[in-house]
Amino acid sequence: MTYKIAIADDHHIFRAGLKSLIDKDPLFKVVIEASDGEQLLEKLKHQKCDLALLDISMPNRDGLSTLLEIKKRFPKLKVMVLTMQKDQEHFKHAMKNGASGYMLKDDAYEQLILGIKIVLKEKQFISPAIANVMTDYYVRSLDAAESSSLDLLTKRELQILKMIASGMANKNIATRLKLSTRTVETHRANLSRKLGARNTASLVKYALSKGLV
Amino acid sequence: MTYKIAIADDHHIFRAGLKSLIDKDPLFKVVIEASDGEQLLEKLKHQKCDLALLDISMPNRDGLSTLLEIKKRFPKLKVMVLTMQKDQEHFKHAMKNGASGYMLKDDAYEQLILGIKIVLKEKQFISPAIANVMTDYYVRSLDAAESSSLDLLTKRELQILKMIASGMANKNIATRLKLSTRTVETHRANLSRKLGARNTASLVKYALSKGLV
DNA sequence: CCTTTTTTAAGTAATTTTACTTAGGCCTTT
DNA sequence: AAAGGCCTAAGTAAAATTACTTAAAAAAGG
Repeated sequence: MTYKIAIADDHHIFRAGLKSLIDKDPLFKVVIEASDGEQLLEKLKHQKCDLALLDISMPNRDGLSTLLEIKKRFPKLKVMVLTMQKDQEHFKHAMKNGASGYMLKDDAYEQLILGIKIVLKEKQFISPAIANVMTDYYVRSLDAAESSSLDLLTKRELQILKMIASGMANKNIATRLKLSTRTVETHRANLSRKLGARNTASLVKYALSKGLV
Repeated sequence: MTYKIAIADDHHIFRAGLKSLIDKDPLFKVVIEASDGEQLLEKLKHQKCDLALLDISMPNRDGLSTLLEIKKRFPKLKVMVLTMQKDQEHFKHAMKNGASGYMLKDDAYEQLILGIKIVLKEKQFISPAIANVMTDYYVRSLDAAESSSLDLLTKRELQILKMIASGMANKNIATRLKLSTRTVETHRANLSRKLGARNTASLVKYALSKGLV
């Protein structure tokens, strides 16, 4: 059984080359070629497909808007975004709007074929190049908690800071930790001093920025 | 030119199978097999390699600790972690400790070969399966700002919420906006009511979670 | 033009947080 | 054993926030 593929991209030569590459694999057949999103949607009415390869920047209707419309009208059709855009914003929008995969035009050909196969198995496939961008962001953000100026806080202070940041009042914290309210106040004062915060808001802001809570 | 590969994994059969698969590709040759991290480090002294495939859970010295040691002693040696562990923690640690790639044992074989090739080109390769976990986290966290219940706040309330969240006291806000302190208090009270927050901490937490500030 | 919502403001009281200081007991390091 | 840091706790007073209510001017929307 062969899978039916649609290609939407405004550059003719790119489309032709891609089609030739994909058709090499006996598992796939390109049955739709479209030069913009509007055209793709029109052709999809008459020709069923399993997966669409969608460029982002296209005239008439761009890829992201097309993606949204596809997911509304043909929810079963998998969409693999295939673009030069490697920034957060485009990637984020694509994934939010229901893309099953996101690949870059300068990824390896084998990568694309593999990605298509994976996506057709109801899975997601993200280009490793994009994954790298994410990795940085991800590791950094998961990490913030452990690092930096939190070192100068004691265990107790850190614990109390977390509780403050999660919205607990001194009194609740005292009860929970079986301490006097005054002790919690002392800790809070020390926290404010150490972190240069004048009030609760600053403390919470700090704590959240470091990824506590 | 063929690349020299090291394998460290405590299961003999897995190692043998992997070696046979990799050696199929004329580009690669497995020159080291080790059943734990300590053994790998020992063998690396006598045999230069380009890339090591490293399992995480091994006796004597686990993969992550081995990774750290490798990066200290043989910084040029690429390390691809190859494990069953698909959780955040292991992945994060691996990437922090200098891994060039992270693949799952149930990824496709072609995927692994591709990953190795990419890593040897000084790039990172993250298993798409892991990328998916990241994607969720990533999209969710980049996203919070745009969505939801901020709709029910008025312009003024939103403005004041931002100022509160940035650490300003009511009095400062009043001065800045040329309002009475009491007015700001009213807005704050309404914010607390609308957002179900009992205190400043909760307000700030909410504001930051939505990406204001 | 009329209705609804928003913004402004304040009364009263209770509660909480800040600010600064002091201090004993405990644990760790030298 | 002494020194230093940490956790505990409290005194005192000023300042700020919370809670609930009322209300008028202004703006927005139909």
